[in-house]
Amino acid sequence: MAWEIKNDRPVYIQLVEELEMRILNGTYTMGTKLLSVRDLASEAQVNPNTMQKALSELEKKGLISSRRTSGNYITDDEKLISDLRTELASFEVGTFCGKIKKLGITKKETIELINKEDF
Amino acid sequence: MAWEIKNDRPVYIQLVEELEMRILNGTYTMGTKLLSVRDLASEAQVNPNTMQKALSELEKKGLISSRRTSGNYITDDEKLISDLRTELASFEVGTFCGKIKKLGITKKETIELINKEDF
DNA sequence: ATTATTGTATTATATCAATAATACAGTTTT
DNA sequence: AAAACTGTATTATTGATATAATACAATAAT
Repeated sequence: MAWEIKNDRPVYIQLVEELEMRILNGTYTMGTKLLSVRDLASEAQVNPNTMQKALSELEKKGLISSRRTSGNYITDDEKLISDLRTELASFEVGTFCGKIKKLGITKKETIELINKEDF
Repeated sequence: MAWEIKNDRPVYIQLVEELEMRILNGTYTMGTKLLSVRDLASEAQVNPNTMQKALSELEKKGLISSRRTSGNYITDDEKLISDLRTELASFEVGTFCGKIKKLGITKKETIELINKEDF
């Protein structure tokens, strides 16, 4: 699995975003156990402390729950995941449209550009 | 003019982005003189050194040219502005579509969401 | 029972970013 | 001529982030 960490923003923030994305899009299955902090850190080529910080953030959001000596587990709260996915999508659409609008590009042009994209 | 500086990313980067946006969308007119470093800093409620750093970045991109004792001037290179505007739009579309696709949202859904937006 | 693995906490160091407070030389402005 | 304003440079301090190197108690695995 690709961990594309750049150095333009705090690493732990990027880890939170990537982990959240994987939970919301189903890459990580609901209710299952996550790799250990150390293994995740190794996989992402990041310091364990930094990965730990990211996991703490995810626990605050309720997306994972940690059991001290067993591991971190993905939430099985289907509605939470669904809601957060919708919320994130809305946020991205809003942010994107705000920038595009500010650039003076019309809605029509925007949709044409998106139609050229591959997905 | 609104300067919405958050603390989630380096301030000088956000200043570069805002200034570039204003040049590309015509808020700042080609060939005209900018406010002084100190006045811009005051307007954005930012330290002059931070604003200066942002202006240096803009000069590297060729969007402004500084005349030592007179002030900073917006470029009058129409093609440069037009090209950078197109480039930025493409970048934003690509970034946005990448995230949306990764979230598992279809192109059709995406366009429906955009059509609900106001612009 | 012993060993390995778990999340978690602590301490230290290094770097980047932001701000503050000046300073200076060269125009403009008055 | 004097004063104000220009970009630019310097030095110092503070805070956030990243990494490193351990450590520990509790549990799981052997």
